[in-house]
Amino acid sequence: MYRTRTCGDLRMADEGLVVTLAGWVQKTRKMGGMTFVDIRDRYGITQLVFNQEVDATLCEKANKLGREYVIQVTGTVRERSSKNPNIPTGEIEIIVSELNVLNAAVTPPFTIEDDTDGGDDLRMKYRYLDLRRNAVRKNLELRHRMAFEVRNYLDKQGFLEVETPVLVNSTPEGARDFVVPSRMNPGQFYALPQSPQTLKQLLMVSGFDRYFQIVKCFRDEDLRADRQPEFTQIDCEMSFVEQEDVLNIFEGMAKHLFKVIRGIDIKEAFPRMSWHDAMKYYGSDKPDLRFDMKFVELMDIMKGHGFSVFDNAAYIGGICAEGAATYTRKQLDALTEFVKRPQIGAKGMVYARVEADGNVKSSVDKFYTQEVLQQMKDAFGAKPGDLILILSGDDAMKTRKQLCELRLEVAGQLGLRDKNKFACLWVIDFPLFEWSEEDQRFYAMHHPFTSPKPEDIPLLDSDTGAVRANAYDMVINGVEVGGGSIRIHDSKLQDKMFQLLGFTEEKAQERFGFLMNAFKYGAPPHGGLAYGLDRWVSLFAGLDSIRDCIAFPKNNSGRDVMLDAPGQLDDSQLEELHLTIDN
RNA sequence: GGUGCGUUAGUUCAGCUGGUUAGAAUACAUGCCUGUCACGCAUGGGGUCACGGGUUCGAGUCCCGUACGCACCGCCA
Repeated sequence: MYRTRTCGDLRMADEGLVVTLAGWVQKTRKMGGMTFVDIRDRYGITQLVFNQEVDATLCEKANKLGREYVIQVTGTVRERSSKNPNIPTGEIEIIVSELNVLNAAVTPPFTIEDDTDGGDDLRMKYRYLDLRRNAVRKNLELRHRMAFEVRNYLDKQGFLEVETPVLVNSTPEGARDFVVPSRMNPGQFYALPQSPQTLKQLLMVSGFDRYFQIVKCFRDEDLRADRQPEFTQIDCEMSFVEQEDVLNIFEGMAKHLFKVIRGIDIKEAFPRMSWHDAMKYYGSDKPDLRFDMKFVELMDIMKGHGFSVFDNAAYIGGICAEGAATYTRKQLDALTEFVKRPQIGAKGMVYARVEADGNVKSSVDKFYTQEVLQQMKDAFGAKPGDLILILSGDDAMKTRKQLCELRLEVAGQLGLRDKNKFACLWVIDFPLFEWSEEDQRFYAMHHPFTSPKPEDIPLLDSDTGAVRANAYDMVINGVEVGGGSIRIHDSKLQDKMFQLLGFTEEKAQERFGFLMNAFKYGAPPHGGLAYGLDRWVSLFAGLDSIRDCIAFPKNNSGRDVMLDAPGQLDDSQLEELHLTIDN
């Protein structure tokens, strides 16, 4: 037996026990005649003691141990004469009688400590060492507990976990596919699923009325801190449900996770906001509602007073930052620079302070009377000490997005984006279609199987862009943690959708014939939702990036720097796959 | 496809307006130290200043390009 206990569980109550531990050398402290060694496993750290006077040979052996050596020790648990209150095992230590080096180790490229000296790049290259660190290990433990609780909740609700294939067909819309050449079918390719969307709909046709799967999905698009090429979804689908049923089940799951994982008991229903309102008041389909700072539109008040920037604008809107009138000129200039960055693209920013006497002092005073500025102040409901920030532009949608960035930036500066505070929200009533200027055609905003709202079906031909979908996203703290829709189960309506999306009948049959044929054999009304597990975990762990809740993530360029993947194939492999590389 | 920032010791970084032998901390090694736990003290080794080109009497420092990393825009139904 390699060990009788772990390095994290010995306490005062175990005093006098003879135990065997195995683990890695965290650190050795040589004090002359005696040596302390911290031994670590994933459960914790325990102090080992070696004394020259008791056993000189053993002590000498301990002095030769290096960082990260794998050792096994046997000894007696004893109360420490000087205790360490910082670790759970800090009241005891092991008087070692036997030391066995199971494996030596070279010095790691960075220290295996909570506050490591390693940079991100190096940590990824030696990810197996990085995973020894508490900080990263805890994230994976959290991920495990969350996945476990998801299964627990869904099982109790009667959901069945069904695995769907990873080698499927390419889909014409949506993200780029990762593809896999088929050796047995020359010139043909599998695609890795962007989501098991159509497969889970087929499971509904099969009668599995409550399905879920914790499943890897793949999208070959550029990466971000919150986007990996392979990511994990909690994918769900239900039959004989309306939107309200789906929202209830998955709001319940969210509440369950908040309760058992974070100890937060959310009693009230999650607020709901239409996509239209989200865009109007927050300039985003995933507003962060940990703070208010709603947009106020100022076209009526601010236009026509001789300030040409505003007079020519298609949109003028602002936010009110409570108590931020103390912002210095330097801070305001920095904010102006922030919105003028090419990524945001505003031309400038107008600000106005509400002074102690209620007067408004703005950066465009020469164009506006105090009376107009007071009207503006009242539109925000601003109080003395508040700061009003205004953007304008000739494209209303773009300007709202810029104002959204400004809102988030200012809130961050004011400390309103607390990682331990959570604001959950359903965004509902998404548009069914999105117009692409570039391609001069409509695309499905969610996906082509999303059902229009029944009352909007008459608009499909007359006012296509105005049709709303039975689609919904869950947003927490400005992060889209999941989304879904009620699907089309009527093959005639599905035909109509494909037609509006510009598919010929042949193309639709070629790509989605399997689904449309299946629907002819009795498809139940159905709908579902997919949560992003990585985003949920990083939200609960308070991470800025989803990478640290994934054991082996890819870097910005989609590379695994540890495996050095992707790599090249041998000529023989290429030949088998009927591929040639075009240099 | 684009924008910004970065690349100097094993590691994290400093290095000003171009000018002696490129520094600090930490890690590592050696020695001392019997209650440390961020131990302490002393000594020591350790550098293709990412790569290529240019400007200059002289480049870690300025300019151009390339590669790589990070963040972001486009993209992500």
